[in-house]
Amino acid sequence: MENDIFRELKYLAFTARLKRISDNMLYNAKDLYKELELDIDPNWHLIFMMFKEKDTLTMTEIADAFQISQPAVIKIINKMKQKEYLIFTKDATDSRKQLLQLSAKAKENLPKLEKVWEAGRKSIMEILEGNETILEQLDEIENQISKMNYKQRVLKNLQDD
Amino acid sequence: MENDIFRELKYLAFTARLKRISDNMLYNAKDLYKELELDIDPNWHLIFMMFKEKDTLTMTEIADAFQISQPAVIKIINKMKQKEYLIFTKDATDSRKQLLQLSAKAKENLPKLEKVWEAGRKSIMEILEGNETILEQLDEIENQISKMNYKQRVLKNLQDD
DNA sequence: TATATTTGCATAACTAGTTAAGTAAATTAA
DNA sequence: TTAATTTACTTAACTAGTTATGCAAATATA
Repeated sequence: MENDIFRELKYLAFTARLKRISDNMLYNAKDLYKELELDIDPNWHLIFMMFKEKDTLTMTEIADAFQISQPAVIKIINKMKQKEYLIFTKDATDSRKQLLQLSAKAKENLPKLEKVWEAGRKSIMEILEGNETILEQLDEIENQISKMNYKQRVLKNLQDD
Repeated sequence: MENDIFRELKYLAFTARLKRISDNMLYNAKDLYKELELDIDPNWHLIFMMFKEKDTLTMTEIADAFQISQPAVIKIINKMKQKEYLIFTKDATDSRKQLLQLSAKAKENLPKLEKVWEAGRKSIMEILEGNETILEQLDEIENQISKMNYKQRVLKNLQDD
């Protein structure tokens, strides 16, 4: 590990390091669910969390909240439907909309799933121990990117020569 | 942005936030290279950096340094070869090994590419301004994960109930 | 009220990673 | 010195995201 090129490169490898960590956590989570014989995907817990606050959601609401593309949401949601965790109904007043709700199966499984997610939350707390300010730093970073994104900044910095 | 579920969820959404940021940067970088009409991929600059220290590399050396899988390295390297940025030769003493070297085309293009990477480095510095300690925090986080990974921690925390 | 624009969802093709499984060469051990 | 193991690379199938494009319904506008 001492000879880790990512650490040497500092700023230049920042994105690659975020990717390396998030990929590692993602594949760990997939592996975990497999071992626990749970037929769910790692990103579903965020969807479940949204349903805690509102029992009916649309694709667009989820895409907005997660800031991912609509096609990405459609894939996640269709898989949840296929595995019978969600029910789709057409909106009576706007037939373009798919109204999404948790199924009975989802609600039945919720207590078991919440135990796993709580253990996950604790695990992240352990991993971040002593470095909790990273969460506020991520806020700040996303804030900076929303003001001017990476591409725009590079183009600006190229001109400044 | 005030209503961002990821920020509310704190620890539970940590991984998703890392992914969101790194994906955003990745697609920005791809878009940037396209606009600048450079036929290179965002992750190539790390490979080029490795060639600064050693002019001949193998697939395995790259996989170890980046901590990504061999198949991932093969894909990156084959594309660099296909675009004529790399030359492959078989190791004379160990015919399993592919020796990789930068091509003449790569060396010619290097000054132009390095300008872009330097502007990229500056851009990351801007984005991280005031939050530079995130780099050490990422070190610490990777260190924690290497001691006990996410999956192992969740399994442990599930037992502790 | 006909037309133009916007919104919500869907599909296709692509990308950068993964795991699983396999082959051939090199090395180690009986 | 044969057999077993390890190493270096490869291929196939999968995953979770992206952009580009399209369509139909709803809304705004002339």
